[in-house]
Amino acid sequence: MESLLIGEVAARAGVLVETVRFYERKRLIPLVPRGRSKYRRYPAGVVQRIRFIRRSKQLGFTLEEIRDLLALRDRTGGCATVRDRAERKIVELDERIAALNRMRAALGELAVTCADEPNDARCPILHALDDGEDGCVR
Amino acid sequence: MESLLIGEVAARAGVLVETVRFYERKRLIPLVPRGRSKYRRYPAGVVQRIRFIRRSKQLGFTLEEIRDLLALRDRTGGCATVRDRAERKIVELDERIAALNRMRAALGELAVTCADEPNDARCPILHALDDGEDGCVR
DNA sequence: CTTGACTCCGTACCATGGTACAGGGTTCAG
DNA sequence: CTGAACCCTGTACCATGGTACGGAGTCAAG
Repeated sequence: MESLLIGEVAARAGVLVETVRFYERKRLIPLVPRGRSKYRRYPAGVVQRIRFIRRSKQLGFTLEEIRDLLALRDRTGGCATVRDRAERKIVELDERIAALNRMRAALGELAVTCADEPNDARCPILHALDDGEDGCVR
Repeated sequence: MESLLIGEVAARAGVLVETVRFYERKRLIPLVPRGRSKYRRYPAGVVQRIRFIRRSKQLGFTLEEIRDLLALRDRTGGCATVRDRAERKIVELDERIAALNRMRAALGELAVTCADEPNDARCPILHALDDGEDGCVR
Protein backbone atom coordinates (compact mmCIF):
# COMPACT_ATOMS: atom_id res chain seq x y z
CA MET A 1 0.00 0.00 0.00
CA GLU A 2 1.39 3.32 -1.00
CA SER A 3 1.87 5.95 1.65
CA LEU A 4 1.55 9.70 1.48
CA LEU A 5 3.99 12.43 2.36
CA ILE A 6 2.72 15.14 4.64
CA GLY A 7 2.32 17.67 1.83
CA GLU A 8 0.06 15.29 -0.08
CA VAL A 9 -2.02 14.62 3.02
CA ALA A 10 -2.38 18.33 3.69
CA ALA A 11 -3.39 19.07 0.11
CA ARG A 12 -5.98 16.30 0.04
CA ALA A 13 -7.42 17.26 3.39
CA GLY A 14 -7.43 20.96 2.61
CA VAL A 15 -5.17 22.13 5.43
CA LEU A 16 -1.62 23.41 5.74
CA VAL A 17 1.30 21.10 6.34
CA GLU A 18 1.91 22.89 9.62
CA THR A 19 -1.62 22.08 10.65
CA VAL A 20 -1.05 18.38 10.08
CA ARG A 21 2.02 18.50 12.31
CA PHE A 22 0.06 20.57 14.82
CA TYR A 23 -2.66 17.90 14.94
CA GLU A 24 0.01 15.27 15.45
CA ARG A 25 1.43 17.24 18.39
CA LYS A 26 -2.07 17.52 19.80
CA ARG A 27 -2.48 13.76 19.33
CA LEU A 28 -5.42 14.04 16.95
CA ILE A 29 -3.59 12.04 14.35
CA PRO A 30 -1.16 9.23 15.15
CA LEU A 31 2.58 9.30 15.08
CA VAL A 32 3.36 7.44 11.92
CA PRO A 33 6.47 5.44 11.06
CA ARG A 34 9.12 7.26 9.08
CA GLY A 35 10.91 5.90 6.06
CA ARG A 36 14.69 5.68 5.65
CA SER A 37 14.62 9.48 5.60
CA LYS A 38 12.81 11.08 8.47
CA TYR A 39 9.76 11.80 6.38
CA ARG A 40 6.38 10.88 7.81
CA ARG A 41 4.62 8.18 5.76
CA TYR A 42 0.87 8.46 6.09
CA PRO A 43 -1.72 5.85 5.21
CA ALA A 44 -4.49 7.31 3.05
CA GLY A 45 -6.95 7.11 5.97
CA VAL A 46 -5.33 10.08 7.63
CA VAL A 47 -6.87 12.36 5.04
CA GLN A 48 -10.31 11.18 6.09
CA ARG A 49 -9.34 11.63 9.70
CA ILE A 50 -8.42 15.26 9.13
CA ARG A 51 -11.68 15.84 7.31
CA PHE A 52 -13.44 14.33 10.31
CA ILE A 53 -11.66 16.91 12.43
CA ARG A 54 -12.73 19.71 10.12
CA ARG A 55 -16.37 18.70 10.19
CA SER A 56 -16.39 18.23 13.92
CA LYS A 57 -14.97 21.71 14.32
CA GLN A 58 -17.76 23.05 12.12
CA LEU A 59 -20.22 21.51 14.54
CA GLY A 60 -18.64 23.35 17.42
CA PHE A 61 -16.40 20.73 18.99
CA THR A 62 -13.05 21.80 20.37
CA LEU A 63 -9.90 19.93 19.40
CA GLU A 64 -9.85 18.28 22.79
CA GLU A 65 -13.39 17.02 22.33
CA ILE A 66 -12.55 15.89 18.83
CA ARG A 67 -9.65 13.85 20.18
CA ASP A 68 -12.22 12.12 22.31
CA LEU A 69 -14.57 11.60 19.37
CA LEU A 70 -11.72 10.19 17.31
CA ALA A 71 -10.92 7.70 20.04
CA LEU A 72 -14.52 6.50 19.87
CA ARG A 73 -14.23 6.33 16.12
CA ASP A 74 -11.08 4.25 16.42
CA ARG A 75 -12.50 1.68 18.80
CA THR A 76 -15.64 0.76 16.88
CA GLY A 77 -18.62 0.31 19.15
CA GLY A 78 -19.51 3.30 21.23
CA CYS A 79 -22.42 4.67 19.34
CA ALA A 80 -24.25 5.47 22.55
CA THR A 81 -21.20 7.30 23.89
CA VAL A 82 -20.89 9.30 20.73
CA ARG A 83 -24.55 10.23 20.96
CA ASP A 84 -23.98 11.28 24.55
CA ARG A 85 -21.14 13.59 23.49
CA ALA A 86 -23.34 15.04 20.79
CA GLU A 87 -26.13 15.65 23.24
CA ARG A 88 -23.85 17.35 25.72
CA LYS A 89 -22.56 19.55 22.96
CA ILE A 90 -26.13 20.39 22.01
CA VAL A 91 -26.81 21.51 25.57
CA GLU A 92 -23.68 23.62 25.50
CA LEU A 93 -24.65 25.15 22.17
CA ASP A 94 -28.10 25.93 23.55
CA GLU A 95 -26.50 27.69 26.50
CA ARG A 96 -24.23 29.73 24.27
CA ILE A 97 -27.16 30.62 22.06
CA ALA A 98 -29.21 31.67 25.07
CA ALA A 99 -26.36 33.83 26.38
CA LEU A 100 -26.00 35.54 23.03
CA ASN A 101 -29.75 36.02 22.84
CA ARG A 102 -29.69 37.75 26.21
CA MET A 103 -26.95 40.10 25.04
CA ARG A 104 -28.81 40.67 21.82
CA ALA A 105 -32.04 41.50 23.61
CA ALA A 106 -30.37 43.86 26.06
CA LEU A 107 -28.52 45.67 23.32
CA GLY A 108 -31.61 45.74 21.14
CA GLU A 109 -33.56 47.46 23.85
CA LEU A 110 -30.87 50.03 24.37
CA ALA A 111 -30.70 50.73 20.66
CA VAL A 112 -34.44 51.21 20.50
CA THR A 113 -34.47 53.59 23.44
CA CYS A 114 -31.63 55.48 21.91
CA ALA A 115 -33.37 55.66 18.56
CA ASP A 116 -36.52 56.95 20.22
CA GLU A 117 -34.87 59.56 22.35
CA PRO A 118 -31.40 60.34 21.13
CA ASN A 119 -29.57 62.74 23.37
CA ASP A 120 -26.03 63.82 22.67
CA ALA A 121 -25.57 65.12 26.16
CA ARG A 122 -26.74 61.92 27.78
CA CYS A 123 -26.90 59.09 25.29
CA PRO A 124 -29.19 56.39 26.68
CA ILE A 125 -26.78 53.63 25.71
CA LEU A 126 -23.74 55.21 27.32
CA HIS A 127 -25.86 56.05 30.31
CA ALA A 128 -26.98 52.46 30.70
CA LEU A 129 -23.42 51.24 30.39
CA ASP A 130 -22.41 53.68 33.09
CA ASP A 131 -25.11 52.87 35.58
CA GLY A 132 -26.37 49.42 34.70
CA GLU A 133 -27.08 47.06 37.53
CA ASP A 134 -24.77 44.14 37.75
CA GLY A 135 -23.25 41.84 40.32
CA CYS A 136 -20.02 43.73 40.31
CA VAL A 137 -18.07 42.46 43.29
CA ARG A 138 -17.64 38.84 42.12
CA MET B 1 -10.24 66.08 45.55
CA GLU B 2 -9.01 62.89 47.01
CA SER B 3 -7.50 60.31 44.75
CA LEU B 4 -7.53 56.54 44.88
CA LEU B 5 -4.70 54.06 44.85
CA ILE B 6 -4.95 51.27 42.35
CA GLY B 7 -5.97 48.68 44.95
CA GLU B 8 -8.88 50.80 46.03
CA VAL B 9 -9.98 51.32 42.43
CA ALA B 10 -9.76 47.58 41.75
CA ALA B 11 -11.75 46.72 44.86
CA ARG B 12 -14.47 49.24 44.09
CA ALA B 13 -14.74 48.18 40.46
CA GLY B 14 -14.63 44.49 41.28
CA VAL B 15 -11.54 43.56 39.31
CA LEU B 16 -7.96 42.62 40.13
CA VAL B 17 -5.21 45.20 40.41
CA GLU B 18 -3.47 43.51 37.50
CA THR B 19 -6.57 43.97 35.43
CA VAL B 20 -6.55 47.71 36.06
CA ARG B 21 -2.95 47.90 34.90
CA PHE B 22 -3.84 45.68 31.97
CA TYR B 23 -6.62 48.10 30.95
CA GLU B 24 -4.17 50.96 31.23
CA ARG B 25 -1.76 49.15 28.93
CA LYS B 26 -4.60 48.57 26.50
CA ARG B 27 -5.49 52.27 26.76
CA LEU B 28 -8.97 51.71 28.10
CA ILE B 29 -8.21 53.85 31.11
CA PRO B 30 -5.92 56.87 31.04
CA LEU B 31 -2.38 57.13 32.25
CA VAL B 32 -2.79 59.04 35.47
CA PRO B 33 -0.26 61.29 37.17
CA ARG B 34 1.80 59.73 39.90
CA GLY B 35 2.43 61.22 43.30
CA ARG B 36 5.85 61.76 44.89
CA SER B 37 6.13 58.00 44.96
CA LYS B 38 5.44 56.25 41.70
CA TYR B 39 1.96 55.25 42.78
CA ARG B 40 -0.89 55.85 40.37
CA ARG B 41 -3.41 58.37 41.73
CA TYR B 42 -6.85 57.76 40.26
CA PRO B 43 -9.82 60.10 40.26
CA ALA B 44 -12.97 58.38 41.50
CA GLY B 45 -14.43 58.37 37.98
CA VAL B 46 -12.11 55.57 36.94
CA VAL B 47 -14.16 53.13 38.98
CA GLN B 48 -17.21 54.00 36.91
CA ARG B 49 -15.13 53.67 33.78
CA ILE B 50 -14.11 50.15 34.68
CA ARG B 51 -17.70 49.24 35.41
CA PHE B 52 -18.59 50.60 32.00
CA ILE B 53 -16.01 48.23 30.56
CA ARG B 54 -17.48 45.31 32.49
CA ARG B 55 -20.98 45.98 31.29
CA SER B 56 -19.91 46.48 27.73
CA LYS B 57 -18.13 43.16 27.86
CA GLN B 58 -21.31 41.56 29.12
CA LEU B 59 -23.06 42.88 26.03
CA GLY B 60 -20.51 41.23 23.80
CA PHE B 61 -18.15 44.06 22.94
CA THR B 62 -14.44 43.31 22.67
CA LEU B 63 -11.93 45.45 24.52
CA GLU B 64 -11.01 47.13 21.27
CA GLU B 65 -14.61 48.06 20.61
CA ILE B 66 -14.99 49.22 24.18
CA ARG B 67 -12.02 51.54 23.74
CA ASP B 68 -13.96 53.05 20.90
CA LEU B 69 -17.12 53.32 22.98
CA LEU B 70 -15.19 54.96 25.77
CA ALA B 71 -13.84 57.55 23.38
CA LEU B 72 -17.41 58.41 22.41
CA ARG B 73 -18.30 58.58 26.08
CA ASP B 74 -15.38 60.93 26.70
CA ARG B 75 -16.26 63.38 23.96
CA THR B 76 -19.90 64.00 24.83
CA GLY B 77 -22.07 64.18 21.75
CA GLY B 78 -22.02 61.14 19.56
CA CYS B 79 -25.23 59.49 20.51
CA ALA B 80 -25.91 58.56 16.89
CA THR B 81 -22.46 57.07 16.56
CA VAL B 82 -22.93 55.05 19.72
CA ARG B 83 -26.24 53.78 18.40
CA ASP B 84 -24.50 52.83 15.18
CA ARG B 85 -21.92 50.80 17.08
CA ALA B 86 -24.69 49.12 19.03
CA GLU B 87 -26.55 48.26 15.86
CA ARG B 88 -23.46 46.83 14.21
CA LYS B 89 -22.89 44.72 17.28
CA ILE B 90 -26.48 43.53 17.13
CA VAL B 91 -25.96 42.40 13.54
CA GLU B 92 -22.82 40.59 14.59
CA LEU B 93 -24.60 38.94 17.50
CA ASP B 94 -27.38 37.87 15.15
CA GLU B 95 -24.81 36.30 12.85
CA ARG B 96 -23.14 34.45 15.67
CA ILE B 97 -26.50 33.26 16.93
CA ALA B 98 -27.43 32.06 13.46
CA ALA B 99 -24.13 30.19 13.09
CA LEU B 100 -24.65 28.48 16.43
CA ASN B 101 -28.22 27.66 15.48
CA ARG B 102 -26.98 26.00 12.31
CA MET B 103 -24.51 23.90 14.28
CA ARG B 104 -27.18 23.10 16.79
CA ALA B 105 -29.64 22.01 14.12
CA ALA B 106 -27.09 19.85 12.32
CA LEU B 107 -26.00 18.17 15.50
CA GLY B 108 -29.58 17.79 16.66
CA GLU B 109 -30.46 15.93 13.49
CA LEU B 110 -27.50 13.64 13.84
CA ALA B 111 -28.38 12.90 17.43
CA VAL B 112 -31.95 12.06 16.46
CA THR B 113 -30.87 9.75 13.66
CA CYS B 114 -28.44 8.10 16.00
CA ALA B 115 -31.09 7.69 18.68
CA ASP B 116 -33.48 6.16 16.15
CA GLU B 117 -31.01 3.75 14.65
CA PRO B 118 -28.01 3.27 16.87
CA ASN B 119 -25.37 1.09 15.31
CA ASP B 120 -22.13 0.35 17.05
CA ALA B 121 -20.50 -0.85 13.90
CA ARG B 122 -21.44 2.24 11.95
CA CYS B 123 -22.59 5.02 14.25
CA PRO B 124 -24.61 7.51 12.21
CA ILE B 125 -22.86 10.46 13.83
CA LEU B 126 -19.34 9.19 13.24
CA HIS B 127 -20.36 8.21 9.76
CA ALA B 128 -21.64 11.70 9.01
CA LEU B 129 -18.46 13.24 10.38
CA ASP B 130 -16.46 10.95 8.14
CA ASP B 131 -18.33 11.55 4.94
CA GLY B 132 -20.12 14.85 5.36
CA GLU B 133 -20.15 17.20 2.43
CA ASP B 134 -18.14 20.33 2.87
CA GLY B 135 -16.12 22.74 0.81
CA CYS B 136 -12.91 21.12 1.83
CA VAL B 137 -10.27 22.45 -0.50
CA ARG B 138 -10.46 26.13 0.51
C1' DC C 1 26.36 17.37 -9.53
C1' DT C 2 23.36 20.80 -8.93
C1' DT C 3 18.98 22.86 -8.36
C1' DG C 4 14.38 23.14 -6.73
C1' DA C 5 10.85 21.26 -4.20
C1' DC C 6 9.90 18.96 -0.49
C1' DT C 7 10.63 17.60 4.47
C1' DC C 8 12.53 17.89 9.22
C1' DC C 9 12.69 20.17 14.07
C1' DG C 10 12.27 23.75 17.29
C1' DT C 11 10.71 27.81 18.42
C1' DA C 12 8.39 32.07 18.14
C1' DC C 13 4.36 34.50 17.00
C1' DC C 14 -0.96 35.95 16.21
C1' DA C 15 -5.40 37.41 18.81
C1' DT C 16 -8.19 37.51 23.20
C1' DG C 17 -8.49 38.80 28.02
C1' DG C 18 -6.44 38.50 31.36
C1' DT C 19 -3.37 36.14 35.60
C1' DA C 20 0.94 35.39 38.12
C1' DC C 21 5.29 36.06 39.49
C1' DA C 22 9.95 38.02 40.87
C1' DG C 23 12.47 41.43 42.78
C1' DG C 24 12.30 45.62 44.07
C1' DG C 25 10.34 50.53 46.41
C1' DT C 26 6.82 53.02 49.63
C1' DT C 27 3.92 53.91 53.43
C1' DC C 28 2.10 53.58 57.82
C1' DA C 29 1.35 51.59 62.48
C1' DG C 30 3.30 50.12 66.58
C1' DC D 1 13.16 50.98 63.40
C1' DT D 2 10.85 47.22 61.78
C1' DG D 3 7.36 44.65 59.60
C1' DA D 4 3.09 44.30 57.11
C1' DA D 5 0.66 45.74 53.44
C1' DC D 6 0.64 48.06 49.69
C1' DC D 7 2.67 49.65 45.17
C1' DC D 8 6.11 49.49 41.04
C1' DT D 9 8.07 47.28 36.46
C1' DG D 10 8.86 43.67 33.46
C1' DT D 11 8.15 39.43 31.99
C1' DA D 12 6.18 34.98 31.57
C1' DC D 13 2.20 32.21 31.46
C1' DC D 14 -2.96 30.26 30.61
C1' DA D 15 -6.23 28.43 26.78
C1' DT D 16 -7.52 28.13 21.74
C1' DG D 17 -6.22 26.92 17.09
C1' DG D 18 -3.31 27.45 14.49
C1' DT D 19 0.67 30.18 11.35
C1' DA D 20 5.45 31.37 10.28
C1' DC D 21 10.24 30.96 10.09
C1' DG D 22 15.19 29.64 10.25
C1' DG D 23 18.49 26.35 9.20
C1' DA D 24 19.26 21.81 7.85
C1' DG D 25 18.40 17.28 5.54
C1' DT D 26 16.35 14.59 1.44
C1' DC D 27 14.96 13.44 -3.07
C1' DA D 28 14.20 13.41 -8.03
C1' DA D 29 14.98 15.48 -12.48
C1' DG D 30 18.03 17.40 -15.69
